[in-house]
Amino acid sequence: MTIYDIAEKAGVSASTVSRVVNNKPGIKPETRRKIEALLEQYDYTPNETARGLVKRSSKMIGILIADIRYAHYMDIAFYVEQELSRSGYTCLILNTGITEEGKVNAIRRLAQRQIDGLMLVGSTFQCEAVEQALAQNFPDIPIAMANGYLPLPNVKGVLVDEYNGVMECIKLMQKKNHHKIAFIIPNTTPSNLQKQAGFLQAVREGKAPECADWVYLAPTSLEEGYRVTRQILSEHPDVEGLMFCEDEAAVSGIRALTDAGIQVPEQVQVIGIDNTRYCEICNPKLTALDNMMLEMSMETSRILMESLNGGTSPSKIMLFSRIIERETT
Amino acid sequence: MTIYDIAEKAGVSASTVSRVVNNKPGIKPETRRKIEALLEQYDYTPNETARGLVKRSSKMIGILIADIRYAHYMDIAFYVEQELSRSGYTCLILNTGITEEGKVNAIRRLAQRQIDGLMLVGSTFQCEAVEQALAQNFPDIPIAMANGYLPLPNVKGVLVDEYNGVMECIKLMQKKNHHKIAFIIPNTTPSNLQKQAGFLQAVREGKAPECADWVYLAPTSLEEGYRVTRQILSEHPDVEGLMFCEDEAAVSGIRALTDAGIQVPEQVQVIGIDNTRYCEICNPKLTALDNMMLEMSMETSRILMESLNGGTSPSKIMLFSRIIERETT
DNA sequence: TCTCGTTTTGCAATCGATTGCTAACCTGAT
DNA sequence: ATCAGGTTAGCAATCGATTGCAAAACGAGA
Repeated sequence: MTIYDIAEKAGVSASTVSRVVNNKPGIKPETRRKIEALLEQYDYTPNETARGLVKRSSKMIGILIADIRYAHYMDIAFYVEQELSRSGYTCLILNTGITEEGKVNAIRRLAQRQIDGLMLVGSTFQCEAVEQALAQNFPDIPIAMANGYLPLPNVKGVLVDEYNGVMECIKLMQKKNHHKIAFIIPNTTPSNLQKQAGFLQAVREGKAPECADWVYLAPTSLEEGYRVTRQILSEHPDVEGLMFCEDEAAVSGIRALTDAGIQVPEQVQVIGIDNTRYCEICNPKLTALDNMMLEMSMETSRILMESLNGGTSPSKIMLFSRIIERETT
Repeated sequence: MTIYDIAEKAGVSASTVSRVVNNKPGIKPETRRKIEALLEQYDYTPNETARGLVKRSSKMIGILIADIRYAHYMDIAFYVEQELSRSGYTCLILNTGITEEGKVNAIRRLAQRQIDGLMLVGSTFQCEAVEQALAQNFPDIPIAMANGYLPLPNVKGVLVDEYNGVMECIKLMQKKNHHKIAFIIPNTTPSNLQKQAGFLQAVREGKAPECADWVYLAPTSLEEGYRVTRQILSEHPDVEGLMFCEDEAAVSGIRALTDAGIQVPEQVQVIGIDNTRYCEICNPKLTALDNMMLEMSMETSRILMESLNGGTSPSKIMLFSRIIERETT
């Protein structure tokens, strides 16, 4: 059912039908009613492809996520999709992987599709290569970044103050007289480097500044969390606290500790970051730094919507994280 | 950069450029090289919207999921997106919610977008309303269902034999002399009703047929899992096994049991379904029925791809689940 | 009844590609 | 030099909408 079919049945031209469909003025009420009846009767829905061609907009939003399986990102994807679809947008979700190549490729693929807006989820997008690719392929459309920022005129970013967040976590452990703390980072995204800086600052100001060297790398996974915890235990049997940059490794870190007969939190405290559902599932329940993913989702989709509607908002929004104390501290 | 811009710079017509872009024959090698150089130089990428209009295909696949946050579905979404994007397809992922209205709406929204194929994830799509909406809006394009099936000529489905899977689970507990078993179902999707049938069958054949009445409803969530477990304990203090239809509730069921001072698995065994990562995180680790989500994802995207390429495959594929024994049985 | 000003409507171009058909161009053979 | 035959390239229509501009229809006042 095209606009022409309807036009023919109504005995008018396609332009008239188009105007009715789009609720434009200047149509005789009677004609409008007649066409509306036909539209209803034949269950007409406009072809968004054709419409997109002339309007140079597609009512589609691209969402780039390194890996949607990471529980944390998934919530953002879900929320954003809900929010945007309410305004008639459809979401193109692409998993880019973590390589720069993957990310740039995804951007190029989206460039073919007249998207109206773009959302980047995760700080891994905060890099030179992505910045260039965006400047080249999307100089005009609104772009919103969740947990990241790039200095381009059309980019807005929502960030969490993880530096201070992690610092507070370390201080929490120190307050309970645990000073020998190891820091476990899954990778060196800008966001994680911020966290590390917070850790270093707190530890240097504390009573066991030698811990500044206790930085370990363990990719996000249960296996790695277990492995790195055992490694830390063997290298520093006197460790009193583990600060993980995400929950998944933290959760199996707890398991590694209890398996080794170590009391949590009496002997070793554990804190994760993200405050995912894993925290409530493990035993003892994991204390975690909540980095405000829900708020971030809301803010990010809000500023994206705002930009899409031509509104203005600050190009950088900072949220503050908070510690959710459970049973591991 | 459009095909016309390139044509002008090359001093040829747009048709010629189009033929080069699409690698069609009948172009003088010299001309082809010249145009290819220009294409490269100006970083031309075809406008998929325009292309979609004339080709009546968009290289887009719709993916309908009730709620992507459910860990289980997320893996499917991830895998399918990966697989399809490799063949140049872009995925439109919509969260439909669980209401029929939401599902039908999502279908109508996709109908505006010339999608080339459709994937439905989850057995909730196996219902009258969806069947009708599909028949009306997508009578032609290939449709693949993960964990579901509808008797339409263009629909293929991949299913898991959950009936026998659950039956085996119950038998596993019975073998260890636990006969008084409660069954917890999050909702009454076709898939869950299958599971329930398996439970009833096993229990009626067993030594405590009165358990056929021990069927409880608890939506997927940690809170509900905890709540329903306490309820079961109070109504049937002699319970010896809990069979959950998914892992999330199961995991907090374990917690409720240990909180109540009950030994798992010595006094009460627990089994979940889905075999998500939660199983490895809780303590003790959860025994679960693996319903082959990865295989299902692979099969579903495989049959969708096959249909897209005009190939044929059986319209119904059955997979067999298997039990992953851990520490709760 | 005629004119003028407003409403309504339609024509035709446009968005960026694809493609059947035709026209122009070569090449070599006569 | 001419012509048949195959190559190569361009014209123009098409996909399904939108929209500026002009034309038609209408209504009211003279």
